Amino acid sequence: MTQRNDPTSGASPRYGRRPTMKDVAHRAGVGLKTVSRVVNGEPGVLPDTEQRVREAITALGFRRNDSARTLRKGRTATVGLVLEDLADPFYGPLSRAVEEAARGHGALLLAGSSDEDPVREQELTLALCARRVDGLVIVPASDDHRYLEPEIAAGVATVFVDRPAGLLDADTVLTDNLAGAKEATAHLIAHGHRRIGFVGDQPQIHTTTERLRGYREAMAAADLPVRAEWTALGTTDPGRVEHALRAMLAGPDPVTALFTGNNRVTATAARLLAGHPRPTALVGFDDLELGELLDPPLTVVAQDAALLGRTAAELLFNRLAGGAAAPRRVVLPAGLIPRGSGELPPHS
Amino acid sequence: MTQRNDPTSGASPRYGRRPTMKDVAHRAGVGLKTVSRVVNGEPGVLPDTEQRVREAITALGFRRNDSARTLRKGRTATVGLVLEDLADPFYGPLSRAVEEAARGHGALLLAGSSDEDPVREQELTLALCARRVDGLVIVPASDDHRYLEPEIAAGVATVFVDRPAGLLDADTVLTDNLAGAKEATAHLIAHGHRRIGFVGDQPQIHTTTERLRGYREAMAAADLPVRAEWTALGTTDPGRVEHALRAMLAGPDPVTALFTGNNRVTATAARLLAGHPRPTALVGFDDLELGELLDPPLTVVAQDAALLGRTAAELLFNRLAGGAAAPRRVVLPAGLIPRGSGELPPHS
DNA sequence: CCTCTTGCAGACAACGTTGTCTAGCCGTGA
DNA sequence: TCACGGCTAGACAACGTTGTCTGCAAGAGG
Repeated sequence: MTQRNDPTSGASPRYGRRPTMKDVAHRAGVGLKTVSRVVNGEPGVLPDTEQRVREAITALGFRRNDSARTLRKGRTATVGLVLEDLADPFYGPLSRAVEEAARGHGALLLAGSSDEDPVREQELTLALCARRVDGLVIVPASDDHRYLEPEIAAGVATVFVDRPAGLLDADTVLTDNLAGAKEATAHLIAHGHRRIGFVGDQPQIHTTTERLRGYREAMAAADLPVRAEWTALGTTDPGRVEHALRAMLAGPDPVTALFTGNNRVTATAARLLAGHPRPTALVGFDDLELGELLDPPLTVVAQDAALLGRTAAELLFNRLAGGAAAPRRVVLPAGLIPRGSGELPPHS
Repeated sequence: MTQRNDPTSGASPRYGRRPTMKDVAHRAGVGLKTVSRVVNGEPGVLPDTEQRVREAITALGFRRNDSARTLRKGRTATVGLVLEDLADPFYGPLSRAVEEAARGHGALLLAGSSDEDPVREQELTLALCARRVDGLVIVPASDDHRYLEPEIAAGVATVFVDRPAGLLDADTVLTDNLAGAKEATAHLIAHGHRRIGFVGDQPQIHTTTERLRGYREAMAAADLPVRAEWTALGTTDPGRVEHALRAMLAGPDPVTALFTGNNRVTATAARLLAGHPRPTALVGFDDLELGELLDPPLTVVAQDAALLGRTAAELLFNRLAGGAAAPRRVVLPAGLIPRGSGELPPHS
């Protein structure tokens, strides 16, 4: 005896099979379409009839199957979100902002982490497309997004956040990483530092290279050389970062200040410097909770992750509503928040 | 001229209408079912037929519509996640753990925030049910989940995390908040404190009351009275928390130590105490990033949010696979991490 | 030569909903 | 009395996929 076709159970709700509009219609003694009308609040149903239908609905525990609805209507009221890591606190406010915007438009959020892996990004994104999300918000991990062309052509509103799309012209929301990194580096220079290290995330990440460029330009603008051993890029694995930091802080000519390229690196650097004998100035990209309570208080270049998400969602829903304008690119500012850790004087 | 039925465009891909298996079949000169077989890697297709189908697929930019598939198969390969706030760093690792488990089973994650609002929780959860998620992971905000009975009866695997379900017997994963809170309070008592304040989240939240209970029991076990003005429950809004804290720290008989009931409250307390003239001991429930770098280093009762999520997902997929065993309840430990802020001696 | 088996492929219904179209009923006005 | 319009309600097809069943051709065995 299968669960789904138990002939003994009649019209009452059977375990494992959900009641459908047909069941409700049968029980209420009305037509299928009338149930649909009641469920969707459409006019043209007498109060009486509606009452009977509602009773049948609650009696059976009916709930509309939105998969079927979706199939029929062509819109899923779902937004896909692809980012690096759901667990990274930086993306929390971003996700939440996208979620809020989605909710405002009656949509839900399908989210996933790429783990900075291009293959995983593509698999995930295409899985979202297969589910026919109405729109996509992507923090890209790959540098070639041509695989999305058919999807975009088919009407999937797509917005890239935090990093630009690769080989594709699409709506994009970025932070001004270059300016932020320049400001951070200039801040350290202004406080007398000449040997400044930069420890960043992996080099294929756009934000990493922009921040590195900002660092380099600020150094160049102050006529300061940048030695090869002063820059280290790689994963944000604490072990890797610690190793890189120790290398810069050791030797006869150690750096006297550090500019760290994202929140993970900054956290590791703060931990290491706290136990380091020589006071070393530090400016981080991205703010950290409680950063202002460290000793010295942490100076950072802060971006507004929630605003990033909100703006992306705005572009997305604009596109869904408006049609096919030219892709837009929005650049949001990042601002230095001087708190002290960037103002330590260079040690000899 | 409508977009969807443009008669001039024939079988080539039209903007806004996605190619279907039918289109692919037509173009490849095969039957519909053959395309289905190729797409799903089913056997029984000759290599060159398959080749023709694959060519048609790439030429048209076909991607299977999983909504339709879902409708036909009855499983959506989707897990719903309802929590308090996607932006709260506490839930980041939890979400990620659920996502990972889902991915391991080929499922995606539909996530949303309840904002601690029972109505919103219910709306969100039922919206997920309408989309026919295979399972639900819920951090409940309400105390009555009977509205989920029909869903669970219909086969939606449901797991409650961090807090128990209300008026419903279901799989649950909890932290041992009582023991954790006792340990925290006892730690403060052991370091000489007699007037200890508890500042917690809203009183309708299970974790809040359990932690409050732990605090009370530890105080009672040490024969210490608990004055009404030493406990304050409410939203985690920093203004509210600061107000409550100031009240406890003022007056002729201020508390000499604080036990804060969750990460948000602890962060606010740490900020306030940093600027407070009188050193005051602090133990927080939930760890905070960089807490070990504060001055004094932050002592906390830590729970493993990722483990919470992983365990919940495990229960969920067990239930999906296994069938209808009795609901299970798993309680995970919370452990004190003494770092210093709980060892400050009481000031007179 | 006929039958049987095997492998490939298509026709068709079904999943649960919504849009369109039509039928019946009532009351109104010529 | 008849035609007509407005209102309620149902029949039916369609959304895009998959499961079942059947058909055809080629090869094996008698």
